[in-house]
Amino acid sequence: MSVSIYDIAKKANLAPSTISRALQDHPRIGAETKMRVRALAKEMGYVPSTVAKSLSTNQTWTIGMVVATISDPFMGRVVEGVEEVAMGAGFNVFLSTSQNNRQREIAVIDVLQQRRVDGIIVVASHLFDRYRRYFDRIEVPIVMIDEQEPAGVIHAVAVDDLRGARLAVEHLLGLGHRRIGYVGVTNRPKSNRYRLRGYEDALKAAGIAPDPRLVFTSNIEDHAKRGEASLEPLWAAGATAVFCYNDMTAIGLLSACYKRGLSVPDNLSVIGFDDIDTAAYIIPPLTTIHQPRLELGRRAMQMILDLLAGQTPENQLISAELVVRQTTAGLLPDKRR
Amino acid sequence: MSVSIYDIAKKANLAPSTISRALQDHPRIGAETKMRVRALAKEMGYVPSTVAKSLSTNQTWTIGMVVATISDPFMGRVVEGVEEVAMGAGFNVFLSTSQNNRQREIAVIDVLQQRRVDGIIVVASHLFDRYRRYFDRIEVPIVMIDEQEPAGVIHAVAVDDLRGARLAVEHLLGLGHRRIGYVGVTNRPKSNRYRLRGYEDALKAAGIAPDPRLVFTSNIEDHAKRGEASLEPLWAAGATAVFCYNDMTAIGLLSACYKRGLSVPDNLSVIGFDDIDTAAYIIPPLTTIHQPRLELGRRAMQMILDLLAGQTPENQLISAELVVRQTTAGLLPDKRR
DNA sequence: TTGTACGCGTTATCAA
DNA sequence: TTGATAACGCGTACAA
Repeated sequence: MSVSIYDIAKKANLAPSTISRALQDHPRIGAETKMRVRALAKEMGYVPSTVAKSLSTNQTWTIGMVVATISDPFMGRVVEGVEEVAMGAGFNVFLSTSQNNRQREIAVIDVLQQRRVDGIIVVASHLFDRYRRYFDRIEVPIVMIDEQEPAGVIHAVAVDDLRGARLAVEHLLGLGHRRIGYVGVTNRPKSNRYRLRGYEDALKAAGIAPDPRLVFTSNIEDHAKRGEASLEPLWAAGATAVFCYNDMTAIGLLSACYKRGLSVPDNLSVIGFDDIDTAAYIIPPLTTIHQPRLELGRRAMQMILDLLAGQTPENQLISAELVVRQTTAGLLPDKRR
Repeated sequence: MSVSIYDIAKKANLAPSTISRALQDHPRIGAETKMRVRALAKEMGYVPSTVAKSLSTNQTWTIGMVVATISDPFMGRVVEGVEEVAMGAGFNVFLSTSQNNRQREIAVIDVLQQRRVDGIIVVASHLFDRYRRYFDRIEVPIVMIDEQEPAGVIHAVAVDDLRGARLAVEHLLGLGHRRIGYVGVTNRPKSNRYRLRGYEDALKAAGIAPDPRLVFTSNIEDHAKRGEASLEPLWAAGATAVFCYNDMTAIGLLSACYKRGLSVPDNLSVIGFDDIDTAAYIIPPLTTIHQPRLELGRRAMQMILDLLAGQTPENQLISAELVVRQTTAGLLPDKRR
């Protein structure tokens, strides 16, 4: 075992509680003993046990974060934002993955409760829709990222997918496109629904009836592969522009265009969603909808902190922004084929 | 507070220790009481406290992982690999970032010790070189990822940077290139040194004297930006091919070529390192050195498990592989300019 | 200012 | 098979 305050107490001929006080910034302690104890502690290689502290104070200074997968370029910065303010506040974060699996998400959240985390942050939960009651029973503060319609005890910070999608499609519309495709995803039902709706809303507002043949949805897990697979059907359906669920999907689509000898944006305009780090470096640079990912993470953690402080923070819906780069251009009808 | 085994004991008219046994798969417990207690526990909404268990057993079923930054596309899969086998073995992982800062890495490792993690995994440590003794004092098992020359009590799993770099440069050499550039990085001193050495070794083996003007190193943090910045000096130095520290750097370089109207690979061959997910989708698809990132994480965590089981696992040096795609091609002297 | 004693929720060692 | 009781390492109310 490692050295405890008891060991120090013995060596210093003091009571354990005195050691405890000396090590904290407790007011009721002599300046001299404080010094002496601290020196002794360092000398003995004392490392305070957060575990014991947690048991006695009923606080773990720990939060749990559950994401579908970490290797999604979208997640990296979100996690980073969380970690940044968590560490700043003296918290550590348990990172776990749900792999887009409901049972696993439940299991993971269960484990976090056993670990007595002080708060939980869930990104793109697969549970919220169907198991709303499940969350009501959980006692620790929960903040969801990507939940646009929180209800009950759930707190959330999200980017406005609906408006973001509208922005994207309106941009395409403004360029003169009328046959605009959408590449969706099934394993992110929530945000996919909103982005699809935003796409449809924008079309309708422009007096265009949505054409089902222009919507490509598949259960291919890999975003890029799905993007690749979408080219043929969409192109066959006469699309002149495509709005993709996210940047990786767009990148896959771009790659398919390249292989097929189609020029972007001359033959086809492509717009993504997320604005991942590589988006600006893709060739040609990707036009996309920017999500403040770092900020998303920061605010979620800040919300946990507020909740812990007894406040009742308001849910936040951050707006996304259009970033025009070079994969979208005006419609040139003659360039098709 | 939540319900404890004491609460259950009271309600069941049993001793707390009996409850404890009933909840575990303890042999010395009646089948009937076991059932009864478990049912009661579920009914009362009992959630076992890992904190208390940890204090009593001196095991936290927790490991700490420290990385420079999570938003590096290289890290994602490594973390995923760790998390995967950790979860499989009933462990949770604390993820923390060092931001390429020595002091912070020390602070982070310190906190992990206070939390009594059962093991620590450090990716690309900035400490190992100078503070070797620091690690000798740490009692929990430590496994380093990316440490090619582990020493002392340090265990490690790494990809062979030296050979990987040689592979890359030999590929370029085989294509007929003689003036090959290298884009390095300062904030990853370790692997950068190995890759640079591999680059030089390959050149020397081919009878080419390394030319300092062909080595571009800068302290620009952002990999892609650094790649972009490298084009002018390298091109001016007459490079016909460039080996980049990693894929993001290569992507930045590609982007700069595109903006400048240079064609890859016709005017310049480019090769990266890592084989990140987007590498295959970049235009043109990036030739690179493949690192088995998921495997790196898995093996590191497995090593921790072995260490915990009292075994003495051997350090592992995994070999990297060349993946030829379309950013490298034979030298065509006339195409320069 | 310092010491005593107890609680936090478990596991583990003895007895019964 | 079950029950009492001591640990685990720390914070803290209360007493000295």
